[in-house]
Amino acid sequence: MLDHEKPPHSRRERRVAARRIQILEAAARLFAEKGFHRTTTRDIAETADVSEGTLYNYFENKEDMLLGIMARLGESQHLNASLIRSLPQDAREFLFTTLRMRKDFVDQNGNMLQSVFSEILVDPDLRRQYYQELVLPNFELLEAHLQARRDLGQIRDVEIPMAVRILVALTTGLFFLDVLGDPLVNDRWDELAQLITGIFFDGVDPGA
Amino acid sequence: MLDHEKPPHSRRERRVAARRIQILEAAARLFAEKGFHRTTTRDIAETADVSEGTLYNYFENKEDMLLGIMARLGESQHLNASLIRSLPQDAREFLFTTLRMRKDFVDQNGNMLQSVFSEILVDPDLRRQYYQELVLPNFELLEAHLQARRDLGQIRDVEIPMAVRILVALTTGLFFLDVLGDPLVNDRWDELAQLITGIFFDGVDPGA
Amino acid sequence: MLDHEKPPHSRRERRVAARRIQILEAAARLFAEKGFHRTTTRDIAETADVSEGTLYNYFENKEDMLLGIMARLGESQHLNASLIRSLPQDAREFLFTTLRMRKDFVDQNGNMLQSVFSEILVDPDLRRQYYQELVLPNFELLEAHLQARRDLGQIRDVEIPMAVRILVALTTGLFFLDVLGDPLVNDRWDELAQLITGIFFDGVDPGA
Amino acid sequence: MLDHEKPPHSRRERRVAARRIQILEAAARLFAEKGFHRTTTRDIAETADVSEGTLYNYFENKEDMLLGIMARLGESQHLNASLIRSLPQDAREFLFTTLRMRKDFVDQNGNMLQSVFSEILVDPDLRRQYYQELVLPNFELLEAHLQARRDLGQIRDVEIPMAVRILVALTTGLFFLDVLGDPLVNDRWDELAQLITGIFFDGVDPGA
DNA sequence: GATGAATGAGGGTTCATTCAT
DNA sequence: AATGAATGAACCCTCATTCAT
Repeated sequence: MLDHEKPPHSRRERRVAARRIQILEAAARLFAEKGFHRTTTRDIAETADVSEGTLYNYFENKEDMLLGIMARLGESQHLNASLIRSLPQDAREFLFTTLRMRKDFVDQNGNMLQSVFSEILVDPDLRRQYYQELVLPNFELLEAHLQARRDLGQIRDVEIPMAVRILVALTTGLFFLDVLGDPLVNDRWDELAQLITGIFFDGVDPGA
Repeated sequence: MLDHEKPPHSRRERRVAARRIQILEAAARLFAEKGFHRTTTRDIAETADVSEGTLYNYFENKEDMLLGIMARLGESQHLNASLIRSLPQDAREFLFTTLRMRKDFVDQNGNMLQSVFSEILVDPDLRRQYYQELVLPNFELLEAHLQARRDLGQIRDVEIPMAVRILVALTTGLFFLDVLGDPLVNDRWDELAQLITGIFFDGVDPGA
Repeated sequence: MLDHEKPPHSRRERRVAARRIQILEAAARLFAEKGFHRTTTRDIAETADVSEGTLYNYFENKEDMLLGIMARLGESQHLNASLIRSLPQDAREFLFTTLRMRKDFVDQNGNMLQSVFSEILVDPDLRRQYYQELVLPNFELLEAHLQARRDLGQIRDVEIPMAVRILVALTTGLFFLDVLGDPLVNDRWDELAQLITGIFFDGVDPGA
Repeated sequence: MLDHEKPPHSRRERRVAARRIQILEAAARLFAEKGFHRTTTRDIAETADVSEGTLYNYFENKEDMLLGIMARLGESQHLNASLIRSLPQDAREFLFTTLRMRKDFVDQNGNMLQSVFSEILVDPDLRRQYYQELVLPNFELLEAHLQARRDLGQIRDVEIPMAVRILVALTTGLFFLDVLGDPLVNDRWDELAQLITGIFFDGVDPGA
């Protein structure tokens, strides 16, 4: 289970939490830059400006740091979810804004996403955990939203779970193209979001 | 019969090519199962049923096997491209069939895709090469196609390059969800393809 | 440049220096016994009573140990040089004593000499470094000495640089015969030194 | 009864011998350039322009090539020995000419000498064999010579075996300096030989 | 004899982890 | 808690040798 850490209270707890973050941030950056396996604990220690030994006062082992990163991703997503709830009523505007927020999220958490995605693809255990704790909750959130909007008549009667997969797949894939450095995705996100919104609601059929 | 200086495929060349494939297939499977770095050359040798030394008669080093896998992916994609050209005239049917073929492609090349994607996320050099040699050509192919269909009036006037990014992002993201084991993506691909086609052409706006 | 290490001050520095020497002594012994290449890092670790990993906390790689050995040889020679300066005024006595000291030097540093000589013969880079940092300084020292003695009229007017080459060649060659186990060189060094001194000053011409 | 040690070589035998030499020459060159251990059988095969497999039709293993080189050195030395016997009567001239011949020998056999010396220093077995088969015979030859000259009154009454060690040590050491690239030894051998002769017979004592 | 692909033992080196200070 | 030296298992790769063709 991911630790949805409770807010720390004592000064000591806060210091500990801060140190964990300091280490995870270093780790995430390095994992994203050269991968989990090519990153040595020495690298992490140097980047985090602590000794190698200290790492092990905060994490069981290197793998545990990746789990820590995933947990932080979970928290970030959680925060994001709350934001989503306060979004515009208008359906198109909602989608567009969601897509913009997604960009912000990626900009904030790109390193963590890259680190984790890379390993997820080749580590069944991590994959399971990621799916359970990050993907499914997200699916549920989005399904509830779309359901509500469908009930409001804002979208037509499509199979919601599938529509959610489509949306998530789309943003996930765009993240990948972003990492790949594709200029259209890197630099023209808003237009892209506009187009997606347009297609998603109106389709590309010239007929209408 | 005399040896032609450069017979397109001498017996020796064919044997070498077969051996390379035998090794790459083993490597791709293992890379997908446990990742490039967790896979040892001994693993590969055993799975490919050759000695470790033999690996190095066919590849410079382990990294080179990953490049070999990427090259095979490129060839597969190339073959796929030809298929795409012979697809139905009807635009919706075209999209639907393309999506089905994509599933076949993934089923055929899933190991290679997973292996390569995992590393691409954390290896800038590999990333660049992948983008240049696999992504861009694919973009161009699709752009030409959509362009043609737009010229035929089959789709309305959207910015083609962006539309292509959206389609590729969608299939890429669906591959991720497939790897993650999401049942809807794993088991109900055809319905998903139907829905995608529906949304893509008609949108979800209940209005019309 | 060889590190003519400054005397270490802190306790830690001393411990590090001691460890380096402990390793180099093990390495030199093994290199002399079975050669640089036939000696494994495992051998060295066991003989030095540390783990293989520890070797690499003190040396970049195995080659670097050989350089470390050469550096120690340089220091030994340096110490020797100071001794030479305080030697007898009488020219014959000087030569004789120098030859005796040479034997001591070889007894002390035989392992290191063997290790290094063996590789020098077949490694151009090492050869260059050895010549620059160990041979040339020695030549200069000896040339200055002989020059002084010639100016004092203790020896006749011969071309000093050449005479130095002859002396160094002689002692080097004797080291080689010593390694070969020749009994006359192994066991009767003092008589040999006497004879050398005799020939060097008086020649073998029966005429006089 | 006469042993027909040297039956007329068949064409086949001559071809075999030539091939052996071709391989040994390649090996010696490479051994001298980068050492026995850094030279691969593949290197040797390429340089000798045969396949790796072929090497093993002519030599038991790589070590055996080094023995082969040593054997050739022995033959070369043997030839040299005959030459020495036909040298001038005059003692000084004899020494001078011997030294010049030594230079020729080194120029001819430098690669082999380097190869063998390097290993001799760190391989006790090889060392023993070299000493027995190459050094001792040479000592005996020289001792006989000097003995004869002493009996003729050409040199004074020194302990001949020791004098021989001195001479051999000197030439051996000069070979080292030659390998080291010392310009005086590389380029001014004749003057050096002159000086050696001068010192050896007359000494450096200015006394007379 | 000649070839060169296949072999697999072995070696140098790395690096996550531990633990005494 | 923090440190960083020590550890040794594990890995990638090399290369001498073999053997089927």
